[in-house]
Order: sequence, then structure tokens, then C-alpha cells
Amino acid sequence: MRPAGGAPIPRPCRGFSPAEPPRGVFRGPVLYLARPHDRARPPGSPGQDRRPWAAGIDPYPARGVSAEPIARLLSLMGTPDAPGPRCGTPATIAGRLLSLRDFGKLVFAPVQDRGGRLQIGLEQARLGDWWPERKYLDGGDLVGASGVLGHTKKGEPTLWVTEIRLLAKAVAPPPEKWHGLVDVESRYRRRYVDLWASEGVREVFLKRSRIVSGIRRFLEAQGYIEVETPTLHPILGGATARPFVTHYNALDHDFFLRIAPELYLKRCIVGGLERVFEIARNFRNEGLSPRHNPEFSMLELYEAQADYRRMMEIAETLIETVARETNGGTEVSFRGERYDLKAPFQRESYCELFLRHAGCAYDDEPRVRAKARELEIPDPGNFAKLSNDVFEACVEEHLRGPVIVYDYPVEISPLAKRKPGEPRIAERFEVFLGGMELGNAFSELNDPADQYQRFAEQVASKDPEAPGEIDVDYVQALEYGMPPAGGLGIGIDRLVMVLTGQDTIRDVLLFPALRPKPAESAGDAAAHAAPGEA
RNA sequence: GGGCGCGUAGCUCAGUCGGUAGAGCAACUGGCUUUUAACCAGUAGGUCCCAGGUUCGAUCCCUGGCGCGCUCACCA
Repeated sequence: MRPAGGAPIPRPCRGFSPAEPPRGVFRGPVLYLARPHDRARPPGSPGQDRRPWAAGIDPYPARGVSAEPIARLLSLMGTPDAPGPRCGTPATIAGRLLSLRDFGKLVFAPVQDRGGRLQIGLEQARLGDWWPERKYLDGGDLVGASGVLGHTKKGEPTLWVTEIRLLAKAVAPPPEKWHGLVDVESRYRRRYVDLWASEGVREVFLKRSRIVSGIRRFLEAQGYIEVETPTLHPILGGATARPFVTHYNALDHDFFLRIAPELYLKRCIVGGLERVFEIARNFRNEGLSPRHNPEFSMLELYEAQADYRRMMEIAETLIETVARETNGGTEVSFRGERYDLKAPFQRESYCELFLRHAGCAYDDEPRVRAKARELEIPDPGNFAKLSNDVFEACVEEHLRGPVIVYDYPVEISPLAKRKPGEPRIAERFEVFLGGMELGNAFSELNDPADQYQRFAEQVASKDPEAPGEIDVDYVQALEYGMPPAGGLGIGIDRLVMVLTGQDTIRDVLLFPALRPKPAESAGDAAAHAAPGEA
């Protein structure tokens, strides 16, 4: 009888010809080939040759095995006293062999797949013809195993194996089994090891995936459609940041990697798509920090007929909903503090916060300048910017959150609509949590003349991060008429940090930005190539 | 970019007040049918980040470089 969902495991590929060198094993530069048994044994040396290819076993067979998820099997195993429905039934699993505990005629080994770990037990009597296969297995190898589920004397769920096959040989040794991979640089550079060897790392990225799909479900349920806008921009816009520049040969023109998708998404609103969102990778040529990576993911969404009040509701309920879906509740622990993401969030006006923490009005120029000198904040050459620097220095640390800060000065909000009756205030808010900005939103400016004027002021400013030219095409789009709309941006990486309790952005990015490793010289590569026959 | 710290075996780490290095795990050999950091006995494994300098002698001291971490500045 065959296990449900498990195809028979073919016999190891005994027809494999050792005369044909296994591809990729001894060819070209590799990190290391430290396992002595991976090299040919000197003639006359004791013991047996454990290289699978020397025994005619293909170390990289063409086919995998059809396996059941370990997590599902575990959930149906029960305990020795109260066996579950799968206890005693046949099953096939596939995954990474983490280590081997060899008792001679009995071997225990944990096998790990994406969702969990299950111990396999290899007994000589049960394996029969397959018993010799164990000699070709090492910690780190990928294997497929079929057998019968049961428990050991200690109560450990175990697959008592009748057939086992090497699916891919690990010629590089796994990290130390107890400590795992702890060197931070190695963890990021060799994330492919970190993902299976370090506790909890895989779970962070599985959860990140659930968060992103939860966001999509939430927005689609509200009638939003997902769109994709250009990453290569001819003109900077949508934010202030230093860009990456690249050259497109066919047009012989330099393009910027986008710093924000905003202006394209609002063109979609002009075009009548009404509710659009994009989960966009943005690129900003700025420093690295626990909160910053040069490329990062941003959710931006725009909704016709909405304003920033509606965006507040969306921001709160989106964050709350995704937290419930992925964490089962709204309480999170981040950087040693507890937060409750239940909507509605606390709301504070920018002006009042400024007054409360800086001790003066945000537009009281003499006193703001005095405060800036007191805090040793350099003058950016622009009072509105200086005032905001004072805000960030005095207020942001108090924003434990989650808190919505609303009504910003219009000078630092060039794409936001003015508040009715208060032309110096923009209908804009930011969401803060743990002193970190999570989101930014506003009632979108749709007056083309006002927009042109604000672009012109940006271009004229001395700010090196401001766009170098006016996006005339965007202004023209507004001239055709953009409906009143609200827009919201949420930093995906930061939201994932909060929901997974990770302190640094690098721990929620699979491959965070690193300086390229200097290339190994040809001599080094040659030195790493294993001697002996292949 | 500035400041502080780190770089030793495949991994995690000791150590050398300057005389070319150790442990545990991994690997290899032998033993072991209920372990789960298995155990017992043995073997092997190093450009002590790189390059100069000082010295009879440098992994150690000095200078420079490279990489990483923390932190400050900029940014979301």
C-alpha cells in the first residue's frame, strides 16, 4: 500500500556512470569542499568510499519525490497514549536532513521541510535492501523517505523508514548544529543557509508572505485593483530623495530608478481607474540603517472621491486586519514594548504636538530658529524644512503609537491638498509606531495651477534632493481633471518588522543590501578545487 | 561619510605580555537498536582578513587597506 499523496520512491539511480563527472561538483570555484569523503580516497586507506557517485548513485537525480507536508503529518500523529489518525500509516516526506544520530544498526535523523521537522528512524531490519543507502547520507543533504509513522519509546513522532533516497548532495558542510549560523554577515550573505539552519528565520518570511497577501485581499475586497507602473522614471517625483541613475542604451537616455510610484498611480486616477494600488519596490540612494535599505517595498493606494479622513480609516483597519490575520490578535511586541494595533489609532495634530513638545508654534520663526540652535540642528536653508527638523527632533521620539499625526504645513507637503479655510495647512497625515514612520497619506492635490506652482518652488529651492525639473506631463494629466482623491503609502518592510517583532529591516528582507564581496582571485579558485579524480 | 568594536579550523569560540596555535560541534576510522547538542575510543584539519613596517623572529606591536557589526548624520 502506498501512502496518500506519496508516489513510490524509485530505486537510486544505479545506472549512473561514475565515468561521467557529476555536474557542478568539482567544476569551477566553490566556497569549500571540506568533506574528506567528497574527495577520492587514497589507495589503501581504511574504511569505505562514501561518495555516492563512486557507488554509481547520481548525487543530483533529475526527479524529486511526491511528499506530504510534515506539518500536516505532525498534526495528525497524536501521542503514544492517544494516537492520531495517521499514526501507523504509511507516508512519504522530503526535506533536508539536519543531522544523523547513528547507533550502528539504528539511525535517527531529523528531516525538515518548509513547515516543520519530523524525525526519521532508519533500522537495518526494516530497510532491508535500502540499508546501505544511509552510508551515502550526510547532514545537510536533501532526501526523500517513505515509511510508516509511529512513535519512539520517548514518544517522539517518527517515520520508520522503509525506503530512502538522496535527492541532492550537500558537498558544503552545514553550520554548527547547536549554534547554527550566528555571524550576521554570513546570515545575510548566505541566506539560503540561514533560512533552514537558523531558528525562526523561515517563519519571518512565511509571515511576510501572508502579510502581503493579506494586504492584497483587504484592498481587493474594497474594490481596489492592483496595477504596475514603471520602475524607470525619466523625471524624479513623488518624494524627496536622492536617486539611483541608470542609462538606457536604446534611447541613449538616463533614467532614474523610481523613488515613489505616486505620480503614475495618480495618472491612473485621472484615467478613471478610481481605486488602484501597487506594492512597489522603491530605490533611494541613501544610507543604510536598521530602518533603511536602499531598495524597499511600499504599498501605495489611491481612491477617487476619498480624502485623508477616509485614508485614516483604511490605514487603521488595514493594519488591524492584517495583524489579526497573521498574528491572531492586535497586540504586538516591538523593540521591547507592547503595542495594540486595534483601530482607531490615537490622533494628534501636527501643530499641537509641535507646541506641546517644542514649546512654540511651528510657524513662529524666531522661536523655532532659537529652538533649532538650542538643539544644534543645522539650517537646511529653508524655514519650513528647518521647522520640520525641529518637529522630528522634539516630537517623533514621543510618538510611541500607533498614532496618526495630521495636518502638516503645506510647504513640506507639495503633493497634498490644502485644508479648506486654512491655506497653509495640508490635509496630510503620517502613522507612527515605536518612533518610526509607518505610513504617509493625504488628500491629493488636483489643482494643476497650484501643483505647477509647488513643483516650480521645489525646483527653484536649493534642496539637492528636490526634482531637477518640473514633471510637466503630470501637471498636464491634472489639467484633464483628477477627481478628488485620497492617497496612502505604507512601508511594507516596516510593517513586517512590527508584525514579526524584528528590530532591523535586514531581518525582514531576504537579501538585504551588502557591499559586494571582493571576487576571489583565479588562484584562490584553483586552490579550492578539489584534487583527485572526479 | 564620522566615531567605537570585531576578523583565528567548515561552524561557534579560546589563546599567544612577540618564539608559526587550541576546544566543542561538523568531517574521517572503529564500536553501539530508542536517540533527540546521543555516547565511547582514535585520526585529520589553519595564508590566525590582506599588504607593508619594526624585529633574529609577527597571528600578536605599528601603519595602511578590505569586510562586517554598533552608533551618529541623511532618509521612509
